[in-house]
Amino acid sequence: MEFSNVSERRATTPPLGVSTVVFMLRPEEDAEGRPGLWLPLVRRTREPYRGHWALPGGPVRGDTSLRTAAADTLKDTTALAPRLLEQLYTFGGTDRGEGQRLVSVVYWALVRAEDPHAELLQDPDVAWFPAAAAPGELAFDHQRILDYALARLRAKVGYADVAQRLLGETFTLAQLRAAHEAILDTRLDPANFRRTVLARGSLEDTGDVHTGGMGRPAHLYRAIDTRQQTVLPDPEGERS
Amino acid sequence: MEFSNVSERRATTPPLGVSTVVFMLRPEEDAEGRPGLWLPLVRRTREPYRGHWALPGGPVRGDTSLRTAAADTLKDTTALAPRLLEQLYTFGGTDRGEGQRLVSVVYWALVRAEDPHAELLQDPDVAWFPAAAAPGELAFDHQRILDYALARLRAKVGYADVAQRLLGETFTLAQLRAAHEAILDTRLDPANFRRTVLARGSLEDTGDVHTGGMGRPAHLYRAIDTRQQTVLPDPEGERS
DNA sequence: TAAATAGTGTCTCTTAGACAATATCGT
DNA sequence: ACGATATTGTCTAAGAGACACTATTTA
Repeated sequence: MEFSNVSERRATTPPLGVSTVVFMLRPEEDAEGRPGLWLPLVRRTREPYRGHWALPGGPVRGDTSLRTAAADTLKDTTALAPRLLEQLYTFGGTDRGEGQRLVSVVYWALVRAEDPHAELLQDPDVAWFPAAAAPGELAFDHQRILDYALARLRAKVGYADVAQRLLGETFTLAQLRAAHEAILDTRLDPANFRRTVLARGSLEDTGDVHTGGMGRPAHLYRAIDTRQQTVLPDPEGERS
Repeated sequence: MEFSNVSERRATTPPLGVSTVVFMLRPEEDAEGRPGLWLPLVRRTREPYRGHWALPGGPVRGDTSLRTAAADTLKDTTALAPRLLEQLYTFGGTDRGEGQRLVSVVYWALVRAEDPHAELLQDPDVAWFPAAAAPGELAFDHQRILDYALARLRAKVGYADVAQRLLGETFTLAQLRAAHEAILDTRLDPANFRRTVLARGSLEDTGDVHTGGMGRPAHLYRAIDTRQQTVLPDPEGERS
C-alpha cells in the first residue's frame, strides 16, 4: 500500500504475528451425551505469561501471506488442513498485556475430528480444551479473542453453511444439528432445523442411509459448494 | 501475543500500514437530484504507482494503536472526526502490486458532510470522488479494497444503524432514506422504510419539523444510541 | 386548485418456530 | 409391541414489500 501521506517511515514498525482460533467438534459425548466444541491451546514456555495457555500462533515473515502463516501454525499444532480458514480481526492495541507491543492478525478455523489427538497428547504443552471453558487465565488478551471468535462463529452459523466443515464427507442431519447445537449451546427443533438447512440448498442427499443407530435410519447428506455466494467472502480467502 | 511456537523471530517482519476508506454523503445533487456517496483519495507522488490515486493511509508506529493510526490519517486528510470507524480487513498477500510487501490494516469510516471541501480542494493531490466510480486505475489493490468496503457498508446498512452517521444532528426520515439510497444505489419505498427504520428503535422524534421543503413538513429525528447492542461490535472499537 | 411530499392502512408472501402426526428402525 | 429417531404436516406470528389512501404543505 505504501504510505501516501507521510514522507518518512520510522524504523518503529511493531512486530507482527498471526494467531488462530481453531474449533473442532469432539465426538466424545459430554455430560448429556452430546458432542462439544473444543479448541487447541499452547502453553507458554517463556515470559511473559509463562505457563499460561495461549492461542497457537507465530510471527509473520516477509515472504509468506497472512493466510499462509495462519495455515502453517495450524498445521504445526493440529497436523490438519483447515476445512475453513477465515480472518477474524487484527488486534493492535498498545497494551494487550504485559507491556510489549505486538500486532496480531487473528484467524479462525474449523477442522474435522479425525486423528490429531494422539500426537497432541504426547506434547504436554499442547492440549484441547472446551471452547466455552478455557483453562484458567489465558495469556495476553486471548480470552477476549476467543470470546469474539465464538461470537462470530455463533453469528455465522445462523446464515452461512459453516457447521458442515466440522463433520466428515457425509453426515446425517442429526449430526449436523448436533454441530449447530454444540456451537450455539442450545437445543434445536429437529423438524424446523431440517427445513431451514435444506432450504439453503448446500446439501445433497447421497441416497445412502445411516443405519445402526437408535431409531429410524437417517439419510446421509453431502455438502455441495454453492458457487453463487450470498455472503461476503473473505477478500483474501481461498480462490476457487 | 508473543510467539508460542517459534523459538526465534527473524528480523523480516513486514512493514505495517493503515489505510482508511472514508465515505461521505455529498449533498450536492447528482443527475437525478439525489445525494451520492463520495470518498477521498490521495495522489501518489512516488513510485510505484506514481500519479495514481490511492486510499489515504500511513505507517503504524510502535506507540499508537491501529485504531488511533487510522483516526490520525483520517484527520490528516479530511480534518474531521469520524462518526463511525471500524476495522474492515487486513490485507497481507505477498503480491499486492508492484513488488514490495506491505501488510495493510484497513478501516472504514463515515464522516458528516460539513466543511472539509474547501481545504481539500486547495491540495491538488487530495480530492473527493464518487465511491462507485473511482478515477482510473487505483494504486496497488486499492480498487478491490474499495469494492469490499462498499459491499460491507451495503450489507451493514441493512441491519445496523449506520447511515445516520452520515447526517447531521437532526434529520428527516427522507434524508435518512436518501442516505440509504445513496449507499445501496436503489430506491426505497418511503412507507416501508419509515416503518423498518423506526422499528429499530434508534431514532427519537424531536418534535420539530423541517419546513421549507416541497410538500408536507417532515418531523426531525435524532439518533439515540441504543446501549443494548444486537450486532457484533468491533472488539477493539471505542469504549463507551 | 394542483403538485409534491409526509405519514397511515392493508394486503400478500415468506419465514421462523411450536407442535402434532406419521414412518421406520432396534430391542 | 415399544421406545427412539426420522420425516412430514400444519398452524401461528412476525417481517418485508407492494400499493392504496389520507394529511399537510408550497406554488
